[in-house]
Amino acid sequence: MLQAPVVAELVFPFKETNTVKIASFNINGIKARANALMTWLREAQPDVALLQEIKSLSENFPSDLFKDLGYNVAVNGQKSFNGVAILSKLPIEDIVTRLPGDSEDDQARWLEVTIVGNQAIRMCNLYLPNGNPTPGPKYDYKLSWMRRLHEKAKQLIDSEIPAFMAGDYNIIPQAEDAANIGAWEQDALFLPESRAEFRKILNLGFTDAFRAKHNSSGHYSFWDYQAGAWDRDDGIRIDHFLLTPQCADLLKNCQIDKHIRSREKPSDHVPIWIELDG
DNA sequence: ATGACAATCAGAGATTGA
Repeated sequence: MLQAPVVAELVFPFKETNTVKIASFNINGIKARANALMTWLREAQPDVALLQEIKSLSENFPSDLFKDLGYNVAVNGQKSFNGVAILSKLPIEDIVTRLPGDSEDDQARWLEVTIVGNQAIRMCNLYLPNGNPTPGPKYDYKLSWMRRLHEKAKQLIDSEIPAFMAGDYNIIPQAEDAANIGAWEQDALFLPESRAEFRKILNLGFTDAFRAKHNSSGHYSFWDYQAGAWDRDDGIRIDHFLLTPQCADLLKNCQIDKHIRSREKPSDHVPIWIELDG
């Protein structure tokens, strides 16, 4: 009698489909959004969730809620504002909490980790400064932050590894990424200088995952709470996944979970997610 | 030009966001 090969009995810690689902979600406050976030995690079942604007000290982030759902947790928080976190069903390694280039910058906007599934993927979770009002110190901070991001992006490209930088970029890349672009022409999210810095990063060789999979206009990731923006579908696409070539080669899918915006007590952003091979 | 709306910290209303 032939025996089954031993390899067939190995149990792998990832899904049978051999894809990894990674989502990015600006939750606009973990205290106000914990329940909605749990509901979405149970439904969407991301392997990794990159969260922005947790608006919480790291020690006050309710990590146990997510550990109970099977997630490892890494947090880079601060009091009241900003703050990023990563939930991962796969092991989290080599955590970095600062974007290089300015030792004086103490705003919690960066969380970089390695997630090891079939292969290691370097994942950078970012919350890029809004920059309004313009001109002024907040806009200067946004542009200098983007120049630091460009330096980091160059290093990722040079590393030739599967990696991405994802999160709330606070950048409307093109006119077709807004329902009413005229309202944004003087805004830090769409000013030519902002978009030029974004293009400089793309031009290093990054792929905008959403645009790799969708050509049409009318896809948004943010709708303002004010003036009935959601009811009028007056949105903008400002949450992005930028993939290195080695990561873009793994891209299977990219979608925006638009329906989340119509729920009770929603964030003003909705999740965007990718699926990668392996 | 302003506010509209929401979250946080604090315990009222200012600050921040986009």
